[in-house]
Amino acid sequence: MAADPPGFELPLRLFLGFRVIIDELHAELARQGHPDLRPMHGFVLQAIGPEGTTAVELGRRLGVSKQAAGKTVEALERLGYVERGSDPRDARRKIVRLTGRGVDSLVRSARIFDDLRAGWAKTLGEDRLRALEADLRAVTPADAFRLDVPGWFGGY
Amino acid sequence: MAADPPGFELPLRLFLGFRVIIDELHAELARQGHPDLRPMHGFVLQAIGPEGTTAVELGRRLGVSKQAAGKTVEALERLGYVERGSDPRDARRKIVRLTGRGVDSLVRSARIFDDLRAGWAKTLGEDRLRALEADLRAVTPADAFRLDVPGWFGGY
DNA sequence: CTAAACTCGTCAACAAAGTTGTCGGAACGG
DNA sequence: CCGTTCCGACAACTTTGTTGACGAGTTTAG
Repeated sequence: MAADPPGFELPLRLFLGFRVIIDELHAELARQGHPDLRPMHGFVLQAIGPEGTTAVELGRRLGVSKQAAGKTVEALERLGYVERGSDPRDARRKIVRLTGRGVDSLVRSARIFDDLRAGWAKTLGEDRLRALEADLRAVTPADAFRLDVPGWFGGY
Repeated sequence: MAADPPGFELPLRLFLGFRVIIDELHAELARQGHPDLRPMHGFVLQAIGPEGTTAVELGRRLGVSKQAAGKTVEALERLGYVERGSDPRDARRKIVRLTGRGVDSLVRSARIFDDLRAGWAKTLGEDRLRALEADLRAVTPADAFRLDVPGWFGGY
């Protein structure tokens, strides 16, 4: 009988799968008028949500400091995906909101993700893809996504 | 019948799976005497290999510039995982080699990865884990690992 | 055999994203 | 009403990446 695959292949494949999807998403997003969006930005825009949020709250959701969240918002503002306004009910808060362009990128992303999933379903079969998703759900936390990838990966 | 899961869940789970494994690997590595190793370092040490290599070649393998590879080597050298020597047959080249400590970290990593995989096998069953690995192989390139994650994810 | 072309490592300048620490203004609560 | 807490901003720094330039060593073409 065959030996077990070496343990290091699993994380490699997981990451490669993630990267393949994200790369294809952004290639398609670039074709659809969003060439400046980086992988991280999609997660940030998602974390901001339709209601808008503040830098501190955003930092909490993403698992990074409020300063880091502030810098990212600044970059996204330069690109035209979010805008900052003041809260009439609390002069301390500045609310970050998605612009029309920001919402558009999110809507397109959702459709592209669905298309990419359909591509996997065609290769693997819907049944096995569902099994794969179920298995991954069984071994990963339900937790929110952490955005501190550069620091996490690269090290501090 | 149930609707398809939204497409964005798949990449999320893939990344979460990757992150769970890598986090557990490094927690265990820290317990076993390697608290300073960061996720990236393991891939770099693996890319250096038992034969050693040069900064330029390392950069090629990792998909980053030779300067970036050189800086990473420098950091790994400070931590005692690699050492640099000269090539008697080509005075331009400086060969980066693993130290005993570097090799030790790789050996331990391999065993920990196997243990973590065994944990997944216990949760999912060996059959489904093998199916998961086979499916991931079917949808990911056979390519080498790219180390430019911070830049890739964060954006340039 | 020499001269051009390429390769390797390093230095310098810069960008992006993260960290901690500090601080002033605004809101809240005893 | 005054102290505490919360928010946003600024500053200084670290890490890791990027180009561009350059000197030294090796290869190759003429």
